[in-house]
Amino acid sequence: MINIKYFFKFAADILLFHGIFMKLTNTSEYALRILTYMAKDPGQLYTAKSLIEKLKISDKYLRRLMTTLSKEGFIYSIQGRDGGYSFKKQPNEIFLADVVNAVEGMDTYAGCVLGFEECSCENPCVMHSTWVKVREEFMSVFTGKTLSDLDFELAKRY
Amino acid sequence: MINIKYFFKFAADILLFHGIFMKLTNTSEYALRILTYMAKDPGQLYTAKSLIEKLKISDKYLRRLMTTLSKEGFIYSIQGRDGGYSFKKQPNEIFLADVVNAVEGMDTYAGCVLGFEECSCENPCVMHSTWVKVREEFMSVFTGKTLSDLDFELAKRY
DNA sequence: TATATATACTACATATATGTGGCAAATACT
DNA sequence: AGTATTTGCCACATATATGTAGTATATATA
Ligand code: SF4
Ligand code: SF4
Repeated sequence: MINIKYFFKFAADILLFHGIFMKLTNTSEYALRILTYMAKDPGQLYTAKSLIEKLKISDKYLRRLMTTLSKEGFIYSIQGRDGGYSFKKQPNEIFLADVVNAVEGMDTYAGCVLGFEECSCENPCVMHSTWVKVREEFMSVFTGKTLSDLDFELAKRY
Repeated sequence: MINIKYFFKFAADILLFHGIFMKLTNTSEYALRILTYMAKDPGQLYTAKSLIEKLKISDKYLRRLMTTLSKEGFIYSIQGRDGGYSFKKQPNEIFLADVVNAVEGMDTYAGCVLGFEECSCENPCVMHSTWVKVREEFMSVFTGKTLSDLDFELAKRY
């Protein structure tokens, strides 16, 4: 017999943790979605217009972001008629960490889960021992995976 | 022989991922720091003043947050002289997820890492297969650990 | 050179999170 | 009752992220 009250509590937790914390800023999301989408067919030249239509990202915001990604050296931008964007760095040389680092001010994120600036195993907060494993899993994905390591066969959306 | 350029790149990644993404909002941080600090000695009555001094959190912001935590049923608030806050729910009944859920609008977080609203294994994004494991580790900590499950012996800071 | 089609840039507009000031209300003590 | 101490509330101030408008610049083609 299922206790309805706790079922809903549990369901709410699942919904909550499906997203909470694990969600990047819009800007990082956009950057990753754009670059992973481009990485599916890395040789192509992509116009802002085509990316906007495909990825449903706000026009001017995407364009600004593309300029950032260009200045950061991930892509070329070709101005004028028949212009667009294509990879400068190879997708297998672009780590997920690099992308996020490029579009967000790294200095914004000085601390860990509980916001302390100077953290170490020698000066731990109360969550440290429970948190370390998650943090390392997380780090290994974002520092270890490149744009070309992702599962393009599986993906049904960008 | 160490390649200096890559050493610095690596160091930057470590710094980056020490914080990035894994950092909660200030509000959630505060809530967790306050409640974990109180959970170290759960029977005590804590004044806002003492919490502000100990945890270095902005006066009015902390007070507002305490009212929220009170309304959400985690703590009692006792007004007037000799007033303060103490636990209403037992710390071992308060999951980390509950705290974050209470102080942040859950509706803000509708999606997962790439921001999609309707996600499932049947409709995955390009990161899904690499991301699922991290997400589950993460979920198990926040839905599985209560305030009293944390390592109070180890902790040197709140 | 004129035109169509691109990206680049700057400034402003809006939304949200975070922080602050001032005063009201509650309670214990004298 | 009066005072000191404490929480509660509301409105505004500030910082940051996000989104929008308008214009300038670059390039291929006719
Ligand atoms: S979990 Fe560890 S690294 Fe993160 S804030 Fe706490 S002490 Fe610092
Ligand atoms: S990783 Fe999976 S659950 Fe997360 S956004 Fe991608 S498809 Fe959705």
